[in-house]
Amino acid sequence: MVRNTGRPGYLQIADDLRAQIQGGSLAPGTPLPSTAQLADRYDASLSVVKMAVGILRNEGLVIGQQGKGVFVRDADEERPAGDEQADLAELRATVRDLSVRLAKVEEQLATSTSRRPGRSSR
Amino acid sequence: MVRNTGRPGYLQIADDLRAQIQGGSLAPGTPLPSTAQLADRYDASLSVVKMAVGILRNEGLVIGQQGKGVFVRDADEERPAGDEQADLAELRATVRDLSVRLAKVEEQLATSTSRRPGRSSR
DNA sequence: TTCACCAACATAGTTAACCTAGTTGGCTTG
DNA sequence: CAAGCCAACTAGGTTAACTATGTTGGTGAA
Repeated sequence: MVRNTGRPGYLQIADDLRAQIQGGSLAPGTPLPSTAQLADRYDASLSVVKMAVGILRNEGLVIGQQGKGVFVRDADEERPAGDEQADLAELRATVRDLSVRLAKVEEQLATSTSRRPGRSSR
Repeated sequence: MVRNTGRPGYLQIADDLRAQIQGGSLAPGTPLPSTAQLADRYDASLSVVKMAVGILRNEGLVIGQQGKGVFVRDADEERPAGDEQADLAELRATVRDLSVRLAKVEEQLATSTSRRPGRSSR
């Protein structure tokens, strides 16, 4: 599949999947083919497929659920239309605040559970 | 460097570099340390550093020149006006990460305070 | 029936290795 | 001296292997 145009394979696959998503060929809520299937379909290695899916994941077009699959997100929640410019700053501030608070809780929890071995092996 | 907070190393490095760029510590036009230097500084493998740089590259914060280095782009010129796609992607990734981390913390708290650390095996 | 276990499959993260290709600076050779 | 070669850097792309972890369905025992 991945044609030999200077464009890297993982970008070609990401482009193709993105086009399918935005073109409606892959509807929201539906899972992408598995990594192995995509690798087979595009005649690429698992690594490049994982890189391509990682890009879409980073773009928010798609959300991966470990053990289940990678699902197309709803177009509305994935791409808020209109002027979100004003909300961006507030969102960023909120996220920053949450990050700091969560990090503190995590550290507290880590130090308090380090003595007693809770939930380590399987 | 990359602390064991559950957040993947390549995201931690990307976050750190992004913060340095947006904080002015890495001025536009200046090159990032080389891949090898970053790997050494963050005590990470070359692969995760390359993934981290790839994210910033994808976000348009940085541009790589083969054979020379990876350079910080000018924050104003780098992005066509109105293209907050990268901002949104970044925010979404952060929120997703926060959700996962919070869920883990919540479960740790639940299992350590109510039950014995057996953690419902399924 | 119900529970526990297990095998198969899924995403996710990490590492190492190899290759291509551009850049730079020094050294050799004409 | 000047041209060209070459070694040592750089980023970028690809692959393979391994680990961790979550999901699901089947199987067998209580």
